[in-house]
Amino acid sequence: MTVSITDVARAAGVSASTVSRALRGRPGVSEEVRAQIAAVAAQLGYIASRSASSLASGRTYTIGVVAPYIGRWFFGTVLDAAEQVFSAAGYDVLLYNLGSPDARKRFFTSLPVRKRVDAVLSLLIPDPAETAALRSLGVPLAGTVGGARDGFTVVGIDDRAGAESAVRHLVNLGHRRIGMISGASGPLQWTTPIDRRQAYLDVLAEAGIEHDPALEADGGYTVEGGERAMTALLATSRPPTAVFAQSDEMAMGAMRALRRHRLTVPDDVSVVGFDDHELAEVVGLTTVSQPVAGQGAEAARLLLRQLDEPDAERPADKVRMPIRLVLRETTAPPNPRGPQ
Amino acid sequence: MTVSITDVARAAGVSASTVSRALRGRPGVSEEVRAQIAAVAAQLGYIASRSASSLASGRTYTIGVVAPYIGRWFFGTVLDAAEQVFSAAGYDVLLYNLGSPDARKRFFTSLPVRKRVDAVLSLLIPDPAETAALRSLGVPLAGTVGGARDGFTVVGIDDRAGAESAVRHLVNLGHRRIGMISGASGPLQWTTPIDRRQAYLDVLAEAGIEHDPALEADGGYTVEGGERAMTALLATSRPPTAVFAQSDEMAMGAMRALRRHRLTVPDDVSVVGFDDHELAEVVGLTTVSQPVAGQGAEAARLLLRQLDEPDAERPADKVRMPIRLVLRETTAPPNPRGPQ
DNA sequence: CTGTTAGCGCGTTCAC
DNA sequence: GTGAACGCGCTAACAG
Repeated sequence: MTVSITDVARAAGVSASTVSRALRGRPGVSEEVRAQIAAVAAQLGYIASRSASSLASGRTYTIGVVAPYIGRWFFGTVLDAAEQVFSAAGYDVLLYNLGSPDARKRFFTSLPVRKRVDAVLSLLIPDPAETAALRSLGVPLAGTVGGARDGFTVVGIDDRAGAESAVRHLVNLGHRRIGMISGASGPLQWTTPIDRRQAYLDVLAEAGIEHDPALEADGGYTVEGGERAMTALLATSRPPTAVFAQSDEMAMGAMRALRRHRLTVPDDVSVVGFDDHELAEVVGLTTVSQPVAGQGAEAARLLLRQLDEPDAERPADKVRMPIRLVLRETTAPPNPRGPQ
Repeated sequence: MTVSITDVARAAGVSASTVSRALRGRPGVSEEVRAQIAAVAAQLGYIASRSASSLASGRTYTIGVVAPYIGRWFFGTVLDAAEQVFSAAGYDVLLYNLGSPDARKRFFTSLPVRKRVDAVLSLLIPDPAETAALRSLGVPLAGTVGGARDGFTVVGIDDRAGAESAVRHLVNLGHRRIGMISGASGPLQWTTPIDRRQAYLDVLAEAGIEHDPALEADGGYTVEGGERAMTALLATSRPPTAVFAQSDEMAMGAMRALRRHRLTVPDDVSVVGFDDHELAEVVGLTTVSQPVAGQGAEAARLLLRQLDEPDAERPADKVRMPIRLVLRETTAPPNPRGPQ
């Protein structure tokens, strides 16, 4: 039924080893035999079985991609870009969607990628224990989003600089009561929310603004979370006149909450996001732009390079992509009549 | 270095086949031996090689998922849901992102999933030739989005009914010049845009409104495309007072174009979308809601069922999920002073 | 219940 | 330049 290498060998009147050599472009086969074998193989519709070939050679031509929340714009976009790079290079992608703690645990305990992939790309840098598990696979590792990790090539941005530019923008407009919507309580342990928060604290301090813990709320990196967080901030005794949301999705949730409270953006409250979501321009959101697809593609390329040149020195542990503040319509000086 | 089944067998003082049986929960192993083997395997950190196991058994415990544009909200969400179902059932997912014609061609000519997957889920029903290629794999097939295909279990919605409810809503509000932004020119051949367009034509006819081809524009299912399409519609001699966009992303693009033209939604122009994108509520978009994650999960479940009960009759060729019109703030009666 | 014997389909030595 | 033999790690069929 399914045609194997011996079928091709028989049909071409050669041995299986010659077919193997010919089809993979290895030396030691005369050009005419090679051409003839290629023709026969094409005609028979022969395709080498990956299982058999990786069992024999140890190479799988498959990359394991570990991603949290593929459905979110950010990770979906990173994944899309990375997959394109991999498949263009002839690699297949084994996808592991590790959003829930359950799925995460299942993955890291059974490690289904073992002996199945040539390398692993993690779209969110895993915690130390998980990192160790991945390292035990003995394959090249790369990642996006998060701090540096031993054994990992990570592509990211300068989160502190990005967040600083956002908060500083609000300070420069004259805001003094600046709230922050963060994603601190996520199930995952990563440095991004920490770095962005530190930048927020630093800029406030540098501007001589006293930090008010009541002005911080958790939005869990979702639209709904952002909405809840903003609602909570508005319920405080002295609501902020401006808000820095650690992601555009949370910023959009905040905008929804504000609208529901009949507050106008930016007249009553200014909002800055982070990411430059594809719909940020639609809602006129001022935000910190970062190359999202670019990070996925770059991480994929760096991983492939390690595969191609195993002896070459590992790329720098941490590659930084450029960011920039994009001014749109959700930020303005504070309203002299006050937020209410 | 890497521990194999014989290592476990030796350490446990049994044969390799017993280890295999024990670890996979097959009958014919005493409970105490099974427990002892499990302990030894765990202690050694043994995990069966998928390549070897699928080579020997023919089963791969892997599902091939073919998706266009993973980065888009719709497909990302469908993929996310499907992956969760698969991985919860112990299956891995091989992802093929077939957005570009190039990637598509590469995939369907070399068919890298051959001998590598137990089943295939296509998030967008492929064209007839591609369908035939998939059928040649000889594995169960399922899909979302698109018309019925022989050999395919497809989960979808009633596109005509959905589009009809959207356009009829505009008609009922009193609109007579109703534009449509479609996604006709995509590289893919699928029935969705055709069905939605037909519904648009039907409702116009039923309302006694003459169809004006100048009121149709292509938005390619993207935000930018929607913006361009709306801009084109506004440039016509008699612009529409309402627009039906075949996707929320195009609707949001249209809203951006309107805002740039200093036109107000819905006072100057009403807009209806399709999908109920996660951000539709943020921008107050009236739209046709469909269970996006639900379709992915359902298609995945139907596929798994075929795998579990190969002899059972195939599920209905076409499963229809419910839809409903969600009224928000982008639609209103036409402005008596006219659109300009 | 358990061990032995054969492959699964291919890549990789070796010989020639 | 080409073929024969072996092994990758595992599962399945057959003995016992």
